[in-house]
Amino acid sequence: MDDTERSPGDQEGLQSQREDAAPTTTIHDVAARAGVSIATVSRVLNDSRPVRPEHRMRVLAAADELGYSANLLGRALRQGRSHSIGLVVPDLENPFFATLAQDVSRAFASSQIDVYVYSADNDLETERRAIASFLGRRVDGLVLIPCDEVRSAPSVRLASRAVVTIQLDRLAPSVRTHFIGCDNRYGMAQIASHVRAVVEVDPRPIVFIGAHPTSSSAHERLDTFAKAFPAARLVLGSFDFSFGRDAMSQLIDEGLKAAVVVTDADVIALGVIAAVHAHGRAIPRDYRVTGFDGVGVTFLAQPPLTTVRQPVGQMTAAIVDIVRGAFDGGGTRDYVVRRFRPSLIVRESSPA
Amino acid sequence: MDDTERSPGDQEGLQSQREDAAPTTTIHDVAARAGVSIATVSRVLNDSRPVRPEHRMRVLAAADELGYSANLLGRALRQGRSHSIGLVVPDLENPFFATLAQDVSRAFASSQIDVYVYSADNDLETERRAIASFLGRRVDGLVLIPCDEVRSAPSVRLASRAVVTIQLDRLAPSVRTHFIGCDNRYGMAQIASHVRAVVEVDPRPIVFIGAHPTSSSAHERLDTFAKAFPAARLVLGSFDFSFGRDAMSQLIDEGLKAAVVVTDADVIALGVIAAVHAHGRAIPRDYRVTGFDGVGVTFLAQPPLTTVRQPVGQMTAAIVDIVRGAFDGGGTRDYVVRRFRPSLIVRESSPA
DNA sequence: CTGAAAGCGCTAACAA
DNA sequence: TTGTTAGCGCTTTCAG
Repeated sequence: MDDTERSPGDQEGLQSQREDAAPTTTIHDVAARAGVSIATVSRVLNDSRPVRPEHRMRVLAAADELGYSANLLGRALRQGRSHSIGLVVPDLENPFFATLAQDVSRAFASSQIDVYVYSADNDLETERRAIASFLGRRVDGLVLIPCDEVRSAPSVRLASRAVVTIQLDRLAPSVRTHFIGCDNRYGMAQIASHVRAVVEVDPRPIVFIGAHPTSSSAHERLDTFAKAFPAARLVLGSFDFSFGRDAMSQLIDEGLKAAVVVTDADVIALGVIAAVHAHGRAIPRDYRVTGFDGVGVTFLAQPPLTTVRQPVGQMTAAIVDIVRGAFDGGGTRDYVVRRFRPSLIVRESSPA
Repeated sequence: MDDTERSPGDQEGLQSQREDAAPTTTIHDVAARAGVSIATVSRVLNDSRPVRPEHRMRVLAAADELGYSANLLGRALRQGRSHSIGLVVPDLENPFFATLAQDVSRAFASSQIDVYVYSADNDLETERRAIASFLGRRVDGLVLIPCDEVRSAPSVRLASRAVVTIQLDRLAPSVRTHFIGCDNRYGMAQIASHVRAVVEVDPRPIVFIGAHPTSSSAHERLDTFAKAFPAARLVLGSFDFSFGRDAMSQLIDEGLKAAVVVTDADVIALGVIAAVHAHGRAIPRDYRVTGFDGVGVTFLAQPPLTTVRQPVGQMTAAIVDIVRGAFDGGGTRDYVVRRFRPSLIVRESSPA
């Protein structure tokens, strides 16, 4: 265990006894108390059918007095739907996914649909389990950010056969589902032309620090970059801060004095920036740095990060539309595939 | 809608038709195919009782061929437990909560318990809904980070009466539940002595930029600070980056030339740092800055942030223990209340 | 407008 | 070791 996390002096204590668990009240209790049948109670509570006003009052009163709240398992089992959707993210520590999760949640807040978030912890088996558990609980829809372009496919396919499934941000292309994401090639092309313009007047080596192309987004971004700059050095790792820091640190140690450092995620860029500062070098004087995503943490960078921003608001709105459509329209429909164009934001980490 | 988010050129398209939804297979289908009763199928799948090996094989084969997976709603309804817990966080964009969510998820990954995360979006009504929906779905436990020290109490109480409930990080003190958090007073006292030592040799005004004391953590931190420095200026807002930036920006505009800026969260400190840089001033030369939490984003700060680190690993382990204990021990037990001591980490944003 | 009753899918008691 | 059956809590026909 990490030594810095030890805290021998933590206060510890036990408080009073647990109150006895309240017996769960069911629709039968309410019915009995109101002097009506359980059917009437159900009708009042869902107002699914007209009920004599007097009965309605009595039911409402009884439910209130007993502190009744419906068992959603019973309801879901009967109805075959759960009024909920599942969102499986690779990782909640990545602020881009955290923001996506927050925004998806918020987008559904006004509807009757609960959004549950499950972190796959960047692990295929955990991802499989997350999807299976959501399906087993009969969610009405699934929004997935697949960990791996290829190896997540079986789980995604399983989902797609059972329920409205939307792949978000990342795509396992072998499975037909809805897809909402960003036009990564366009975004990286924007970065590339920025870089090209920049080295024109101020020549320096170009390096790419990004994630291994095992997710579709990393794949597309890397691909576009490599086509634009075939001679550039590529350093590949994972979508997190410490990879960016370590990779950049090593490049500097190896003697890289100046460069344009292109990354494929803001978190990586933030790591790069930290490494540059740790080595006492300056941005953009010695190293120019660009990010990708433009969400949340971008604002934290010092200096402010040149990046490409994904229109998250539009993306989540599109998701709501699809889910709504699946509920209303219901039947056989076409798959929605939308790639929103991100927009280049030039800031001080790599000025024009 | 934010103009920067428009992307008129986004690609849009519809793909092939949805494959017909596979009919959900039940335990009956498996039983029929294997030529046994549904009870035997259940017993094999849960191995809850010995089953003749030959039958076991046939059941497994049938389940596999049919792609059967159990309906967890039926199981949960029958068993009265769902093998899941709910985690309600105020906000997923706050990296501290996101990290907490990630760590809690990871801590339960090795158990049979699924962790579902619900964002309350810093809204009391959404928080109430999150708790009610988890209870309605009969989660076996609830981990809550209450939005508000006082106004979250009714929802927390509701939870505590139905299910093992653990308040995490923030406490609604009027409700008796388990509590896992950090010793905020101790942590802020650490900061205070650091600040005191610092101004001794290098006198400058002390200001506090932190959240309104509506959550217990903000309350305790502010309280401790205010007792230590009764004359210090207090600027109060919310636990987010933009509040920190705006507050600091205004202080600088008002003419604050130098200061020790104490915050009660790293996210706020990051905002403060951004504002300082935006005004062309330097840290720690002009302004010293301290944070609180020491999780995730701390590393992003430039210069590295002096802060107080919460032992998140220990905290999540304690949560697992409580939940496990509640399942095994079951009956009436005392409440666990633990406040882990955070540890001061002195870095360049306010060196010793 | 209302109640009786069926049944969603599952597990567990009970009987064989 | 196995099958039959009751029933978890709910909604929704179907009769009245």
